[in-house]
Amino acid sequence: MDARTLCLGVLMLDDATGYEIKKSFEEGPFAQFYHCGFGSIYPALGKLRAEGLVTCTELAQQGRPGKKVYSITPAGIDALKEAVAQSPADDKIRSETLFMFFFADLLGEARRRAIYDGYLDHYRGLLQSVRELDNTGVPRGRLFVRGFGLAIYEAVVRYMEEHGDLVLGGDASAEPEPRRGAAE
Amino acid sequence: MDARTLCLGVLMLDDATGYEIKKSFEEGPFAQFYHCGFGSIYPALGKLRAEGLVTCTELAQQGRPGKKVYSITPAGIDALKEAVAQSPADDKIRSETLFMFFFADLLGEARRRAIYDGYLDHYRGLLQSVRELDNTGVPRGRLFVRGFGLAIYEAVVRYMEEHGDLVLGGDASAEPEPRRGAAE
DNA sequence: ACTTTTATATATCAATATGATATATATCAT
DNA sequence: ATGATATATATCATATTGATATATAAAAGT
Repeated sequence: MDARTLCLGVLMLDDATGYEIKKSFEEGPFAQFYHCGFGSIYPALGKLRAEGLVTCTELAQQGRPGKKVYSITPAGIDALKEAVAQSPADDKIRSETLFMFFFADLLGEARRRAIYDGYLDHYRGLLQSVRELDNTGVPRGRLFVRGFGLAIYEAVVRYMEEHGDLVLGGDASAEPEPRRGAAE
Repeated sequence: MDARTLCLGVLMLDDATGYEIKKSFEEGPFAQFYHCGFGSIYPALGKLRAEGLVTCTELAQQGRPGKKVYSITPAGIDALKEAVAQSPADDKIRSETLFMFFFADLLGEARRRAIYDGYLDHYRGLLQSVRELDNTGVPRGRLFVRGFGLAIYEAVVRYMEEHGDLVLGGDASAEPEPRRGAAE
């Protein structure tokens, strides 16, 4: 899934500037399952415009750089329909925190606790923000995705609360687990 | 977190070829929370070797291209320790499937069901493969990560089984939810 | 018997994405 | 006043992705 399709998705909900599209991937409805930065968004909007899939209205502002408000066109809606009908790729997750917990035995106790606390706080915050959303009038597909995120966040918080001892104890390794490689 | 650190992590468990490192991110213990392809792994191994963080032993094989078996060095272990002590970046998730479900109202009923079934089957398979793992002698940090993955997979399967109706029903949109933009 | 697919194994490459940085200004809090 | 945060666009070096090329063996299908 490329940045062009992602931008079309955001613009399907409402007209937006590049800045606002970025916010959709940081705080908005897409933040739960995708990420996209300026370096992808601005080139994507340029291509979409050249392809006639979006239009752009430039609004001059006092002092600030002019807003460029993008709108999806009927051709853009068709392109989005086509894109979402493709076979989806497998989910891709990148969690530096889980990588660190995997190697918890290389870390000091204080560091393990700091990472644990930060991670748990982060997911508690995400959980709360989804719980505070108003679901009235939201289409079923979006409700499904919203509930999906909620279920994941709840599972993360519950698991961390119940099993934190595995990474917080004074000795992170149950057994030394020697390497099998040439180093022996 | 760059590919060099990821390769060091895999080599911390055991010596491996580039091919085997890739498998770690597809089926092995890292598959749950990270992904890394050949295009990242081979250049990373080259750099690690030049930096003295890994060594390489070439084993000629009958017919097939020679295996290059990499081992982490003491300097490599230090570099890994330093890397896992850094502040972790936020988790990044890319789910094309959830993007599609978000726009379920743009899809036909058969297509929605096909995507739903494929996704649920995929997570049931992941769940089963983690459940079949033997946990005896596994260090606590790795148990934590393994259990974390298990908790997520269980939450996904349970949520999908209980709320599939939101994307499987004949009419995917509760209300039409008109766009607010310039198209009106 | 023949063909296709899967698995082992390395490697490169074009296209894309990431993360940081630069530029400007307004607003809000200290 | 000073600094931090928010709005807004844009670029750039570096890193990643996904596909492709090269070889061979083994397994599975026809």
